[in-house]
Amino acid sequence: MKYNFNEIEAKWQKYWAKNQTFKAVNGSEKPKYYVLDMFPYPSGAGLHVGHPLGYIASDIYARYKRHQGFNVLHPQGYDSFGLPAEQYAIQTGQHPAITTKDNIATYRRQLDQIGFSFDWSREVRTSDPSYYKWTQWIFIQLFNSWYCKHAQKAFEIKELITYFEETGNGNIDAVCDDNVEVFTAEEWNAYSWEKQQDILLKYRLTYLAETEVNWCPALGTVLANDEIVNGVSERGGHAVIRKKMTQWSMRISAYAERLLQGLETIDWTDSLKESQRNWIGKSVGAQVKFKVVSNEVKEAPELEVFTTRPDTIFGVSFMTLAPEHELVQQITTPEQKEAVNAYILATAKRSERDRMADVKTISGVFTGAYAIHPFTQKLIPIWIGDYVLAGYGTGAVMSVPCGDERDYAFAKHFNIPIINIFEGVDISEEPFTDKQKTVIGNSDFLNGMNYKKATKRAIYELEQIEQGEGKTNYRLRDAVFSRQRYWGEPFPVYYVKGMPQMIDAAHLPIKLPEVEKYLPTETGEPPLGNATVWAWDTNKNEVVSNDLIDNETIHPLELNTMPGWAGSSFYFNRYMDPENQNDIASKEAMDYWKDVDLYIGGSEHATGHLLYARFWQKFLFDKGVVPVDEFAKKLINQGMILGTSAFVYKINLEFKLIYTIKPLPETILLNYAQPFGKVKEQDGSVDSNYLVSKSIYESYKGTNPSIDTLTFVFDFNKEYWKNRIMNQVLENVEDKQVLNFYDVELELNNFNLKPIHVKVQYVNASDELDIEGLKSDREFGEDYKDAEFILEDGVYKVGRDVEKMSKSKYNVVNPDDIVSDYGADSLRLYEMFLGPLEQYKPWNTAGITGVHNFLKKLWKLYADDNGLKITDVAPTKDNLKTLHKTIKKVQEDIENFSFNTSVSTFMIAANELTAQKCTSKDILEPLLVLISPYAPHIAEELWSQLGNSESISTAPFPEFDASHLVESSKNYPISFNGKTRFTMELPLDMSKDDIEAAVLANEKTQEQLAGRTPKKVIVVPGKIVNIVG
RNA sequence: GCUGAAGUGGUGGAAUUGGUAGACACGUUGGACUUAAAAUCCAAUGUCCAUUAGGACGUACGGGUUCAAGUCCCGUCUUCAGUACCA
Repeated sequence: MKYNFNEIEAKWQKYWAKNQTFKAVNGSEKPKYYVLDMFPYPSGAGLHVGHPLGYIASDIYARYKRHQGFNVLHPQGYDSFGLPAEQYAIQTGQHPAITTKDNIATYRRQLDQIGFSFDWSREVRTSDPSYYKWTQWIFIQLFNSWYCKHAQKAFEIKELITYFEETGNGNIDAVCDDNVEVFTAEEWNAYSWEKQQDILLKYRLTYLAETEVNWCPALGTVLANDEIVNGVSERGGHAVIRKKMTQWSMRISAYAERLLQGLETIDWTDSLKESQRNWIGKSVGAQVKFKVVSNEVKEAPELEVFTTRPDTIFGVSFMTLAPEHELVQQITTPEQKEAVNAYILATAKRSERDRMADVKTISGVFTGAYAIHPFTQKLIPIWIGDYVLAGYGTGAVMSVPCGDERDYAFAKHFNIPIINIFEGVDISEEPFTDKQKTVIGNSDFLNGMNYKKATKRAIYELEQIEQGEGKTNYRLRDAVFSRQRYWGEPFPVYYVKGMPQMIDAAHLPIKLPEVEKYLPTETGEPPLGNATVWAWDTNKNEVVSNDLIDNETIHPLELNTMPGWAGSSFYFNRYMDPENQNDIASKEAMDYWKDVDLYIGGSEHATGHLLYARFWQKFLFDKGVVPVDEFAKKLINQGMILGTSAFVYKINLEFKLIYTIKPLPETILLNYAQPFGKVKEQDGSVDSNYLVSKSIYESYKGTNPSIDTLTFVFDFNKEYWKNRIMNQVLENVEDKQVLNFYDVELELNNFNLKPIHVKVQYVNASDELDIEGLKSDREFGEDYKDAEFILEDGVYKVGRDVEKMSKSKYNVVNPDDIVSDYGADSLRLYEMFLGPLEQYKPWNTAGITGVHNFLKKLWKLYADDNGLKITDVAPTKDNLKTLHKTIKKVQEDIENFSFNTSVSTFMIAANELTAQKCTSKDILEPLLVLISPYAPHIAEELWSQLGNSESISTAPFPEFDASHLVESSKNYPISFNGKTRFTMELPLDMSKDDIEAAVLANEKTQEQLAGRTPKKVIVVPGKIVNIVG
């Protein structure tokens, strides 16, 4: 009986599919456990070995939990709306739905052959109307909701309307736009319908607003902040400009505080939580109003600033406004007007990127105006400076140079006085920014107070004189929710008199219309503008032809679509009950599954998907749709698998031909106006077609060898090259006869070795290149057919380097190849064996023989050429010790997500049991359950060979019995001054004194001491003996 | 700059609360089997010195705590990731 992995794996994959082995049951008696992977975008390239890493880890965990008796939900699906399919559609005209369907089929085939225990009956696809019906439904709920700051919760917009009708908006504590006017109930009721709708938009949790967006002309769409990297689009690297557009936005800022607080309740990685905290960017402080004195304005305006240090209010020596601040034009004095305008112009010209890159240059201009200090009544000069950002806080700062780095630098640069308000601190060289050690002085009623007390008091005093109040600011901005794309969820929105209206949820889904072209229209509208059947009939409640639009009963539909993160923000809830027609999932299903127990995915989603999904979850929780307000208890980021690229090294030669010319006939003399005997140089550059092996590359790289040493590198024929280059020169001369070379010398002008990527498939475990394989490659064979490979020790060694896996680097390894050569179990084990899950690590196919050999060895423990070798013989002490040692370690490892070390543990177990010649069923049967989560196919096969008729997947995990690991003696390391010199076998129950006596009596101890008397003997029973002296 | 993670043989990586550094693999070398190759099995494999016995040095670098430090403390350097004047 041989280990025929291909046969076994196909057999069990078929068995699992047929028997629905991994189907999760809603409402089982068993405790639930929900293991989720971030679902993939099905790209056209298919999977490479890096993609399944997280899926293998989560699969091991899911299978382990089944052995532990849990009812495990482990679903998979596709985030199938997205740009690549649309771009492909633009290029080829093929409908993205078809591309997507094909890609999904490839993904499914690839995933299936790795043997995942997914419950495929629950698969979701975000681009499926039966799924995006719910994305649209949630959008409608958001539109119909507002957020009450007081209750910290979302409520129905109807309640808000009632409130407006009865009391106006004067006392409402709601999250809304900054520019909402105050109105009474009478005023509200008198407003036109349009006006009311317009006001309500300022309160809705998703709203339409003119926003400055990141417009990418090349992609024809708006990008979210996190879709821009270094000022260019993340996808494609195109330029991005700021542009005003009417867009749907999500009022995520309403949830800023809860998103921040919620982080305390979830077990996510610290680095991820930290990124979210930074992104939310909470700062607590005060909003302070300063009166402005200005000759230019009759009624003195007020300048509002936000500060986190109200305790330092007596240290204010100037104010700084962002150049874009609206007060700037009002308050600037005529004398300063010119300078101020010049400065504003200069900063406006500087691009966003310049401003970011150039942080050190201090610039600013005095406006000529002054503000009045609320307590001292002293005049404070008002400056403008581009270190103050218009978009944060109020766009204005009270500058306290003694306590802030930038204010200090600004004050020093412009010679503005610096007031010291800290007791016992020297600020002549640098500001004092340590809040904790702060003792305020020189500050009237704040004197002697620490940061905390002074802050509280300052806010209190400001409130008394009505010139300020405590305030918390967040950096988190509302999220733009419109995309000018075809392949995304359509909005369930039509427009009446320019005002957005929601389609009744009963008529969902609103399906994507067919279009001829997937590009924006000629008038610059999004691709849906190409649709001819894209109007809403409010009588029939269906989508009808645009020709029928009468703006009475038939209205135009929204042309934007939703962004990529819409569909992924609640999918984890849909898996709980994916077929449900009436709800995202039934209440029973949600109450049973509640939340994700373990979520595995990449850290690149830290501030995108993972923040938006938390936001929607909290909203749905407020609406009573979901039972918990955090969707994932624990989250692990898997690292990336990198490729190990392979290089060959091509010699590039640049020759210099030095020749002396005889006198030439007159016609030519014009061209070669050189006297007889003059040396002329002619360069010749040659692509050599010689490829050198790695060590030759290393010894010649960067050197400048002479032409004669080249012969040592390879079979270099100087005469041949000389002639070749001379012919090259001659080709440039019209009449060949007239040229007579008198003396010619060839020299090497430049020599370099160029590394070239080659396909990693042609490299073996010893980094040797399969030259014949490369030459017969379908894609690149031509390039190398005539190449001369210069070997070292009879072989060609390639250079290696770790890089991101990518097609262009020819280091992509396809799991299909690995599965057919070594099997899915080997692939699964090897991906885990590579190293810790969260770490970035290189893939090197050569190493897979290690785990593959282990599986073969494991198989041999159970079966040989004569069939099964298992017996009912009682296990030996050693057998039991090996088994229980393994149980303990593997269980600990799985629970700590340390999958790499358990693979080692299995190897050790197999090595030991082989050495022990173990055939005992009592040992080998439980061992299979231990291995089953990692290598499920071989485990199922041997399990059934042992006579089990049920799948191994729900067999109970073996119980650890510590009694088998109890030892009677220990091989003590005996060290002298901390250095281990020898070991000694001693009973574990021996007393400290007896151990000391036994060790000192040993002749080796005496040898080591060489007559010296030990000063001290440290005995740690069961661990070590250390002799000092 | 700030935040977070990391730095151990030729390579991937092990090492519980400080207690025999380098488990387990890959690679390399030698050997067995074979006409040969593959496969398989056995042995060696951190560096240096030494014929051996043995010794010295070794976890990025420099200090420190300790009987004992990869592990704890202080400082420095490097790499990767995130972030960008947030008042």
